[in-house]
Amino acid sequence: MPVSIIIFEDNEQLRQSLVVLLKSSPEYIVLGDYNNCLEAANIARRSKPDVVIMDIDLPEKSGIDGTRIIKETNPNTAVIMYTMFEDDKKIFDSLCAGANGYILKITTPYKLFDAIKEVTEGGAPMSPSIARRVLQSFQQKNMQQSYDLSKRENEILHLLTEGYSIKLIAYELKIAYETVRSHLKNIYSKLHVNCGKEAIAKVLKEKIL
Amino acid sequence: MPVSIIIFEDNEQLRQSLVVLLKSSPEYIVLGDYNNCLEAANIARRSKPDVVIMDIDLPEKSGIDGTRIIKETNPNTAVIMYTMFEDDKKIFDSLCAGANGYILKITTPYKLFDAIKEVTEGGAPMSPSIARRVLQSFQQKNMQQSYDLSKRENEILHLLTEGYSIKLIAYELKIAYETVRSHLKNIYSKLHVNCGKEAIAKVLKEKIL
DNA sequence: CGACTACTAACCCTTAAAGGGGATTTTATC
DNA sequence: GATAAAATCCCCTTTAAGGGTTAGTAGTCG
Repeated sequence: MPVSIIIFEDNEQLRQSLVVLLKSSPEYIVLGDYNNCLEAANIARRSKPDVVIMDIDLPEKSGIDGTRIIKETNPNTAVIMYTMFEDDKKIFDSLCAGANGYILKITTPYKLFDAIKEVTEGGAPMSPSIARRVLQSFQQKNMQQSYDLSKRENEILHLLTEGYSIKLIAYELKIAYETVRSHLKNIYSKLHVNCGKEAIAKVLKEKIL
Repeated sequence: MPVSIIIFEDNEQLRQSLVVLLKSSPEYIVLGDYNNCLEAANIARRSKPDVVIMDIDLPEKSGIDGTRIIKETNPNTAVIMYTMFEDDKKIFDSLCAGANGYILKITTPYKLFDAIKEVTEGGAPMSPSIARRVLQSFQQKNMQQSYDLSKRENEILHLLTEGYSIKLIAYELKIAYETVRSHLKNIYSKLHVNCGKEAIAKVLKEKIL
């Protein structure tokens, strides 16, 4: 059964080259090609493509917004970002929007064919430099040190992020309630926050990504 | 220039098969093979391999610990996890420990060869089902649904995780303080938590992983 | 030794948040 | 048009938390 594909790409030549290339193989059926994704919702609803190839830098509405719309309308459609950009924000916004793959245009179009194959098998095709960046986002957990917290402060902050109340922290560490409060005051001051909720939010947000 | 490789795998037959396979190609040099990673630090320091193939379920010290040690000792060594496990915790612990790839043993050993090639090019080879899970960790629209929060409740919970106080949330949404409190009561009840700090901790922890 | 930091602890006062009620209005949905 | 769900608002009471301040002890370092 051939793979049905829709292309969103505002560069006319590139888009038509892709269409011709894909049509030359019986494995693919191109259901449509567009130079913007203003109608992405309707297109996805009507065509239900297996795969969408999506440029990011589109006029009016970005390919990232388009991706979000398509995945909301039709979660089973796999979206492959196909773009020149490799800055972190575009990568992570795309993936958060639900993209299933991220291929750079500097690679040959044949890599795009591999990506289509991989994505239909449930994979997540990514250009090597993109995949490396994605992995790196799992590996940054060095923030505690940069705020120069003492051992005890780290301990208390950790319990705080587990949802412990001050009273519970005191009990857990076998120190007085007021001592915990003293530490918390110092922690808040070092983290430049004003309360425990902000501290928790800051720590958990910076730990991962 | 051939790729130098070290293997950690406690299944004798599998390990020796891999050694034989890799030695049959001039592209690879096997610097060593071990059935545990107790000496991982020394091995990495002495051999400085380009690539390590790492099983997870090793006796004494897990392959995840081994990966952490190797990456600390020798960050330029690429570590490929080669394992039967595909549960989320092992995947994410491995990646956080610094693994550069994650290949399932159910795939043929030839996929492992592709992975070695890809990882030496700076990529992040992953079996399709693993790559899909990694992507999912960026997406997380399951929380909102699974706890069945209303639109307003989601909005308020989001502001709460930004560190906003109840008063600020009320001001931001142009509704009364008591209204925000009503929503928060419902949110706490739905999330099975007792206060805002726990709610923030729960939301931010579950969003990623 | 004195200066410094981390850890500990306590005090007062104020504000924020939670827990428990109840009530009204809006908005979908059938 | 009835019903249910969501959103809105208000009361009172208790508890948790934050801000400010002070202070003793232990260990480190020049």
